[in-house]
Amino acid sequence: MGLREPLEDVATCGLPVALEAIGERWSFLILRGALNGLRHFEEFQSTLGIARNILANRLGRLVEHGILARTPMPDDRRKIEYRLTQKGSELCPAMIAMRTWGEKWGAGVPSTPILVDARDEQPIAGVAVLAHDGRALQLEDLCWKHAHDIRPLEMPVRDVRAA
Amino acid sequence: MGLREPLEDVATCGLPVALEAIGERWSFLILRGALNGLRHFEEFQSTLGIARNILANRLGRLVEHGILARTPMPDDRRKIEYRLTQKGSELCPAMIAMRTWGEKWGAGVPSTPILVDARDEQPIAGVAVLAHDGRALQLEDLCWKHAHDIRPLEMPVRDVRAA
DNA sequence: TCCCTTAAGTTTCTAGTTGCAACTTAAAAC
DNA sequence: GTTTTAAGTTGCAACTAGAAACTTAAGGGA
Repeated sequence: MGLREPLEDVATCGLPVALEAIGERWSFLILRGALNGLRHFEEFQSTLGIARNILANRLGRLVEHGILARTPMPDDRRKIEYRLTQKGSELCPAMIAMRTWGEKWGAGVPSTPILVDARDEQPIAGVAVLAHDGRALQLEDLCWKHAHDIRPLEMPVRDVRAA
Repeated sequence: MGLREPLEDVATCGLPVALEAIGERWSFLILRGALNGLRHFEEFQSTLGIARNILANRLGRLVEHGILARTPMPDDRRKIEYRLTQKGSELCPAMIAMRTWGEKWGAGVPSTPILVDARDEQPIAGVAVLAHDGRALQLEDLCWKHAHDIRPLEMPVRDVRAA
């Protein structure tokens, strides 16, 4: 809304795209609510304590971005169901990463409930960056590289760039 | 849908803590800049195109939260160096998760620079939630559990978030 | 030394955003 | 056909972001 400078223009990377979609105040918490089973306007409103106009605005925005799907319930047309789309669900790792960070560094946050592995009901270890072969990478194992400097791994190493 | 948290606990979690620290406009992009090697006020300002007063405010806030460290350079006391702390660096997975999502769902965003594994210089695969034994978990493998309902497996499993 | 430049902020003022509370609308219930 | 409920709107005060000019303090140079 309004004529704010679009965040996309600031840098070329996926982060501004993500922030454009969910970077506004409340959007993340609405998303978390959706992940935890909230489906209707009044549920979000009373659970999060968000103002109604802001909630309407954010829900609309998330729907516009394809993160939530908006469907009137067949049995009661007044009720609107907001559900996470696939696109929305895939924000889950980002959310868990933020939450995990907040739990670790926040002062005395009671981490209940805890996110556990459904198979053995043990707490998750956290969120990690994975290499192309599936290894978990530490921050020290990472570096930035410009796209044109990256050589495909499984291809014959041949420099096709002009000599 | 395995991932459903009891509604009464929606407000108590690390996510609001994280949002308090880095949920404001620009904070995430400043952090990304820091990760990409920006160190000084003018660098952030010219690279991001952020207004100076807002930048000053956000840098101050990030310093207050212990995410950035503020140090005047010894050789030129005018120059202030902003560096990620350990706490700040650990936001990296969250940032990468958001960025990866934005790259996947944004309209053909050419991300540069690209995050690569330092060992083989190949692009990372993405971000995943890890089980206590290091397996990467899918969203369907996750569920919520109250702390007091969790049985230690053999030895009490150390929670990395509390470490 | 005095003046010029640079780095990192402040200040000012305008425009846009958030939040509360009251109001509307449309579908269901009684 | 009046009331209730769900999902919004509207109006208005308080707050926050943004652009540009201004300040402060440290370095440099003649």
